[in-house]
Amino acid sequence: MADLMMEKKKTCIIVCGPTAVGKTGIALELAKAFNTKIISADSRQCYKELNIGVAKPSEQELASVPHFFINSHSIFDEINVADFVRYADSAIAEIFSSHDVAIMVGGTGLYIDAFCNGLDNIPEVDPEIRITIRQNFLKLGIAWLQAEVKQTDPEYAANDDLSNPQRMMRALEVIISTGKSIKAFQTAPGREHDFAIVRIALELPRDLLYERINDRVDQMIKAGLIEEVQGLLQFEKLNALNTVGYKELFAFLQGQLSLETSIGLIKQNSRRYAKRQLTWFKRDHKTRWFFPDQWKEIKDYCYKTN
RNA sequence: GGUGCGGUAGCUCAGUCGGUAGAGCAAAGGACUGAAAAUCCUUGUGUCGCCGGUUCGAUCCCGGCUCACACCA
Repeated sequence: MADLMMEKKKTCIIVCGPTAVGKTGIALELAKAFNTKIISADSRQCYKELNIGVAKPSEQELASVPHFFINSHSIFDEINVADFVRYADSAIAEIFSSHDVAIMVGGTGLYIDAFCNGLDNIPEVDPEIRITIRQNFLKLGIAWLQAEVKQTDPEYAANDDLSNPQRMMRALEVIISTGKSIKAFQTAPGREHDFAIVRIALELPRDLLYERINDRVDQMIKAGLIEEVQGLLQFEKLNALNTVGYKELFAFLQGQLSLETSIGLIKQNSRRYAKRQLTWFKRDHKTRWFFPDQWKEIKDYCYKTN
């Protein structure tokens, strides 16, 4: 009994921040400092077929520290937040079976928040329903979706965005599948963990971050991104390939854009992505922000709170 | 040197029959619960090139200057 009471509390250190800010390097340092493993929270690096364009850690880096949710899935799998949470839960249990600290790092805000705070308990939706709704939307357009949502889920229609097809389709599939409005499930019950969570975020002055993003895109092109995308051309329609760096080069390879325009768009879309990430991460007030060159401060903060 | 056409938001341009101006793009801010690198929402003050003239009032009309482009020499 006394031993149990005295047992050191486990800690998950979460490193987030915009793309290209330097998360990978900090996470590797932390993993080495605490002699532990990393769970990636990145909705694209989990796909083994995507490499250069998603800025995966290098082979050497992956070999130096064990990683979860990197190269763990295929673009043919339909990975979503719920899959991530299940995967991360099992990964962290595995890490805590032999370590006191786990590192989670990534730029997918939704995944991180879902892991920390939990998802509402919405029953699984029949894939047939989902496919039918999607096909109808593609055929009949957003007006059909809006009419459908207003009729079947007035509660959603009254409170939520009627311009966002994705969210309307989700609301529709839930009410058709369960008979209840998605609003009825969105109770945000919260989530209890038997470990502590320390959240840190990395930032840089905006112009510097944008410069890094632009430079990294040029490096990706030099490293052979066009060839990588060429090899994936036939899978263009998969959700995993609705990804910055890939969709713009599909357009180039199909003759719709010049290479120069396409690369410019990758840079622009990456910058916009970074801005959305910052908006997301700024929302959590328990997150402590650092510049990526403050390694000493970061380490001290993680040791102190651990 | 001459002629023509221009100079208005970061960029491309519209416009005001004289009452100090607005689109697209860029950009910024925001939302976000099973597609999230996704999807969506909001936001437009700028010596209207410079100097002067006419006018109650000029970004608009007139004169000069200047810059850019085109053509002619």
